[in-house]
Amino acid sequence: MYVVKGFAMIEVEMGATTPREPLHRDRIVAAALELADSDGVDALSMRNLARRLGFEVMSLYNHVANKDELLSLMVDAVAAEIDGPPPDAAPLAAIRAITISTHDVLVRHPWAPELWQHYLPGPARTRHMDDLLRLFDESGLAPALAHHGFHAVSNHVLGYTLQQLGMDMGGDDPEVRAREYVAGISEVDHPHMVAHVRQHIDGDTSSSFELVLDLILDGLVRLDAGA
Amino acid sequence: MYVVKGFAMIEVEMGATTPREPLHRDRIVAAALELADSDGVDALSMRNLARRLGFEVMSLYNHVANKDELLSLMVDAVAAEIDGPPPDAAPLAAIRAITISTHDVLVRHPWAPELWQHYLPGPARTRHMDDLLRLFDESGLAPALAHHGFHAVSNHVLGYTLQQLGMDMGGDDPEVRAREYVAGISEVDHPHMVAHVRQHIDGDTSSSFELVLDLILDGLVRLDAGA
DNA sequence: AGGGTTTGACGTACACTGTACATATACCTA
DNA sequence: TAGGTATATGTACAGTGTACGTCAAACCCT
Repeated sequence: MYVVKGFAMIEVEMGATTPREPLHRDRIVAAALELADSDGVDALSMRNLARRLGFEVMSLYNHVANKDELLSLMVDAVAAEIDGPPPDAAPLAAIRAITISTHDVLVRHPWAPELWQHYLPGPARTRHMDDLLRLFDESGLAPALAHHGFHAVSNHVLGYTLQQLGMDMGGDDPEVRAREYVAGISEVDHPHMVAHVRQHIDGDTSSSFELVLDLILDGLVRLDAGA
Repeated sequence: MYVVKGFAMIEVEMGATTPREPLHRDRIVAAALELADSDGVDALSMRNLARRLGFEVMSLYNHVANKDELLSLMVDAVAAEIDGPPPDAAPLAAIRAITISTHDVLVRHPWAPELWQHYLPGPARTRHMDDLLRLFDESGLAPALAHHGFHAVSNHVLGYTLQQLGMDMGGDDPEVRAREYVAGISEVDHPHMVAHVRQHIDGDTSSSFELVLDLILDGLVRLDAGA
């Protein structure tokens, strides 16, 4: 199969030619997502991406201003995967659901949390944030508390996911990394650290994501009631 | 001033030569910190760093395995700036103080939060984490709650700081960026988002860092008491 | 139908990155 | 004095993002 230059044809079967699917923004972003998901964001170079799509590098620049814009579009594509608020749920319950979905999505795209704050929100993330803010407004919390609550919840998702994924980053098995780490530090100097990592390795402490989320949400209501 | 090749001399004043300070790990890391603080972590290239130090690129590699190790050392140097626990404070108060100090330090080095989770903790960060874990152990909270509390607090610092610095990232004035962003979205589609950003621009909502921190800490003791 | 304009793909080229490798010199020890 | 070790330097290479110019195809308007 070869490419007729300048005409975007590929030869198929016995000489018959069909126009190959043209390059478009969405296809580029989708391919970039796949590549980042499977090989890591470090493996996402413009050349790499172009090769995977079957085009030359500079062709990408007809649809994307530069790599930064591409990354920004990728982040928004991830944001688009987040569930909207469940139709008939109380505001705080909806916030809870949205937040858990956000966490799920971010874990599916482990490269995304690092870039989450790096770019201005695109349409999908703007939509998502607006939903969340609306729910806080409708929650009955005092306006200032709603404002802080929005940040508290946002911080929690981002911070927790980054922390959770940080261990996976090295490429190796996270448990192996944890063991190597704990083997490299002195148990007499840092007994609590060693014990804590051992707990993680043994897996006898479940995920604290939802627990802390509820801690924050309950704390907000309680603060509001006390005021 | 010129460099006598292979002899590490610099000419000063009238031909007198003094041996220039030799290159050492700590000097390299310190210079890298300065460079990243002033010009951003993107401007930190090995060539750039070497030039600033007055050496050639490859000389750095006699003291640092590769750029990744350098970045990891930089993160730990930042961790070393965090205050230890105040000598005679109750555990939870000490946790509060440490956490606020962590936030201060991270803000001083805006490039650091992005790398915070990227590398295994070095000695300073290990020390810091061990302190924090010890304080949670001594806090009287149930072990499982202490475990979760440690993560909740860690997530909060990281998430909040990232969020706070995200706006500054673009290099431009964050207020200008915020205005541009809000000008680019539809107020009828996203009224809550627009209102929220306006609140930030007008600065009439104070930092929620300590508020949410207390929310978490208070929530932990309350959960513990209820159990 | 024909000519002008616009579009998208391609190729070349450049500055810059991290770093492997070889060399050269200084210092220390036997 | 000889030899090994540590450090600084120089050269070189593969890979990066992307500016710029070329060119054929597609579209549009007479």
